[in-house]
Amino acid sequence: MLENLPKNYDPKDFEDRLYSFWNDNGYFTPEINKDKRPFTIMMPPPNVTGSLHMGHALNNTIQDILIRWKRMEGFEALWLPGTDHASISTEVKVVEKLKSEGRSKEELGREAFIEEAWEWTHLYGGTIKNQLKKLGVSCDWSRDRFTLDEMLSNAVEEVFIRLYEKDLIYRGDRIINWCPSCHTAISDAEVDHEDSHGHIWHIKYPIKDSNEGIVIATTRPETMLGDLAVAVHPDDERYSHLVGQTVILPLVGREIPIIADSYVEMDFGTGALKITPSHDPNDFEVGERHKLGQFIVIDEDGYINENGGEFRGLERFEARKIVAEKLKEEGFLVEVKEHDNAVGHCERCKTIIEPLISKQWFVKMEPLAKPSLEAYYKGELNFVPERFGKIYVHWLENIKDWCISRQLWWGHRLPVYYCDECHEIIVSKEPIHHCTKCNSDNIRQETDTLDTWFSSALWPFSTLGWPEKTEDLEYFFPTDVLVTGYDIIFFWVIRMIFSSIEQLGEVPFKDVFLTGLVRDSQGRKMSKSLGNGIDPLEIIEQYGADALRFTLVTGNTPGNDMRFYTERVEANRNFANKLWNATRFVLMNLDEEIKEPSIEGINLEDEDKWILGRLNKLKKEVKSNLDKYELGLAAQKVYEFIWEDYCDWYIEMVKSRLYGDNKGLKESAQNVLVVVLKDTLKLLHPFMPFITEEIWQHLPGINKALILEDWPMEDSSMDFNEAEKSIEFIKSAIKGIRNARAEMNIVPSKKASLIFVTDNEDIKTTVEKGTKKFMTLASAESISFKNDKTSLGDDNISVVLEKCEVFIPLKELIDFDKEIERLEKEKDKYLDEINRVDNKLSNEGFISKAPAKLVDEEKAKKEKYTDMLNNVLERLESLKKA
RNA sequence: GGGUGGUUAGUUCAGCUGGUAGAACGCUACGUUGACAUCGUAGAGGUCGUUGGUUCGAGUCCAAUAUCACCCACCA
Repeated sequence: MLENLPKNYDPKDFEDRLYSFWNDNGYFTPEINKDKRPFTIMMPPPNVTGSLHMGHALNNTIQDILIRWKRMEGFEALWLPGTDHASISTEVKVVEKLKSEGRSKEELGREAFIEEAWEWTHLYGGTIKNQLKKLGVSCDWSRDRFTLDEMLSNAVEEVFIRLYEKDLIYRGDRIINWCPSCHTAISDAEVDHEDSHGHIWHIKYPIKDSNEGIVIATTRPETMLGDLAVAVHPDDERYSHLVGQTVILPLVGREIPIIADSYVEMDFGTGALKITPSHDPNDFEVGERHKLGQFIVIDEDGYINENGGEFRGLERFEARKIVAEKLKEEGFLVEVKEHDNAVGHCERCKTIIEPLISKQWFVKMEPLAKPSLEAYYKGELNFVPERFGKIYVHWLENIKDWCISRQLWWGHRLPVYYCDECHEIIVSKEPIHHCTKCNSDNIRQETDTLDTWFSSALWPFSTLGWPEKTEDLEYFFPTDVLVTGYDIIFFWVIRMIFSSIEQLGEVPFKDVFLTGLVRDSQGRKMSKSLGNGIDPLEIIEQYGADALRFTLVTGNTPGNDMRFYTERVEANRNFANKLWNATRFVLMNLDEEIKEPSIEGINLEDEDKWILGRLNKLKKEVKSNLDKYELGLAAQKVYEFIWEDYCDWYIEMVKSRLYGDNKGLKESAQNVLVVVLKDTLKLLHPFMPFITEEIWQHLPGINKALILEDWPMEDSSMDFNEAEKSIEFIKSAIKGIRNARAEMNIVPSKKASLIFVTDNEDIKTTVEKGTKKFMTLASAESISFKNDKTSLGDDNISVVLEKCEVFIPLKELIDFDKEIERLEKEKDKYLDEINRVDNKLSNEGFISKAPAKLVDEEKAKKEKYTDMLNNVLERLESLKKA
């Protein structure tokens, strides 16, 4: 066994091997077993052509921890992986690729373009899956899904048709966000608003048959070409006499009315607002109210169209400049001011959005939002952390209809057919060749595809075969928890919830665990353009997946952003190395005849009971933390247990037994060492799956893989209070002795005689039992006892403990000043403590209102510290006399 | 204009239901004892952004304020 564990931990030796071992044996694939409970997580599908970044690494690590833990707890744990076709972003990439080859989407035509996109998908798709495997994700690859799979596409069409038939999907001419670069409509959620420096122009519109004019304010003078009215507030006395009159639009000469509408803010700008229904969402609504009609002046490429008269053909920002200049020349421009406002940008390509009137498909949101809100209020949804619930509510309460049609080719084509004879609209999964109404064969299919989030919204059930009543769907749905970044609550989380409620009548998951963003060490968002992204694969290559996983899950808290420090990965790699070497130690000192290590029928020493008690407490706490999604706290506790309790203390305390010649003591130590290590590996496994599995398989008495083991449960028979107390006393005595010796610059290797001065029998017994420990851990040469210290001379170091004092005689001349200095420090420490306790105890309110237990504790502390202080004072007095 | 989060050791962050402030990294001193120098032992370092309030007691609850970050939003 031992020869298989090299001296240094090198994850590259086994991570890939173990991943294949698990995966090839089908350990990631659950069975449909009605006698066991399922636990399901749907992996947020990464973009099929994407590559792994730290955000993926973070949320997949969290999912893997949860799924491995639940699997060990005995659930049939399904973690379903997959990828997303990511319509717009993939299409943009393929278009770019074509462009670099001197080709274009248009010249290729739809079918050939989709071929190209599939090729691209096959070429770059799947790399992210291999990258995920490096991380150790235990997801069920036999159920791997892709949003454009036949099964999932079927679900998409089914939902579309159902919603259409319920009048929850409609088609209409509405003002939408148009990206002139991607050449498609996008939804509100896909628009990023960024503050930008700009100007506000005050323009005077002359009033017909009058010398008067009305001054309007605008940030987009070029849109005046499409003005259909000037609006003022109904209560605005400055303008009330003008309402109903006509204005002559400068430059173009068109006549438009002055209307009153309460949308106008009287105290902003001039209080008069130009209305351009075709190019501004608010103006659109005003236009609807006043039946102004439409007048489109900007086309889908962002150029002024034929309605723009002499400005026709100008690019929109060029037009802005020229229109403004022209207005100035002709004397209509009153003033130009600096002005900041939020401008909408395409989330994908950063182009400034152009609001346009366009015929698009929409999902009617209000009827869908309502049940989603109710589900939340009924407590069917639980956000971790809770505060995201508010964001969910706010969005749903202010929701607008969802524009789902995209003028793209890569994606799910709408199952919609138009009859050009009778203008019937037919929705159908099957291709339609004859109109169902007039039987004409003058039929064409809608060319638009669906928003990529339309298919992702169905992910929790489309992946399980819905609308078919599959066994998978029956058993694994609804899922248990969704783990994703808070940045896609609006895009994805909410849409999954309302889709699931609408189609299946229940929420798709109960818990929503939201992770923060992983930032660079300076707190900046990692991005390609900044070039500050840290590649998870490089980190894995250098430090191993376990170290990366541990880093991502500790030291941060759900929903909060974290900074990524390579130094932390290094520290966690060191932790893995520590565990590795602790195991080597255990195996090195394990007798061959111990085949099935166990603590059954074994005489446990105090230190054994102590470590078993600590382990038991750890099991309890880890379980409690995991139940509350406090993964970082759980991981931290396992870390501390291994490094401090197990390595620094237990192993050190047990060495004298292992090296000694008492066979019984030796064997019991060997058994306890292995038993504790095994349970610890189980507890650590979800966090560090590779190293724990590797070590596990080198231990004796193993009959199955760690990944399949049972989760260790708390056992109250493993609490040993007395033993714990004695070991804690011994620990504090050893620390005190080491401390004093270090302060006095006594070389650690130099052995010392220890004289314990105490009249407390329990302490005497404890110390006697712990003699070996003092020998090895406190470099003791001998141990003796005295009932009082009167006979002891001055050339000693004195270590004050509770109910006990330890004297260390010095062979050389003691540096009295230094010892006095050290004891003075001790004295101050106890004085501070006593002072603090006194303050509390002399507080009438504390005595009467604090719990009695607490008051007693404080009284006991006072007694203890006073006692210790007195010892220090006596010692000081004695030294000062000498 | 609304809303949320952060502000705790030199740095990055934990700190669950209020009861003597923790970790990691870094730093200082010492140490090649037969698991580990990817290590060990000991140590230094914090009036928990500010001001009030509730309480016997507040990093922890409440209010205000400063500052940074983010999200939402139709003031042209």
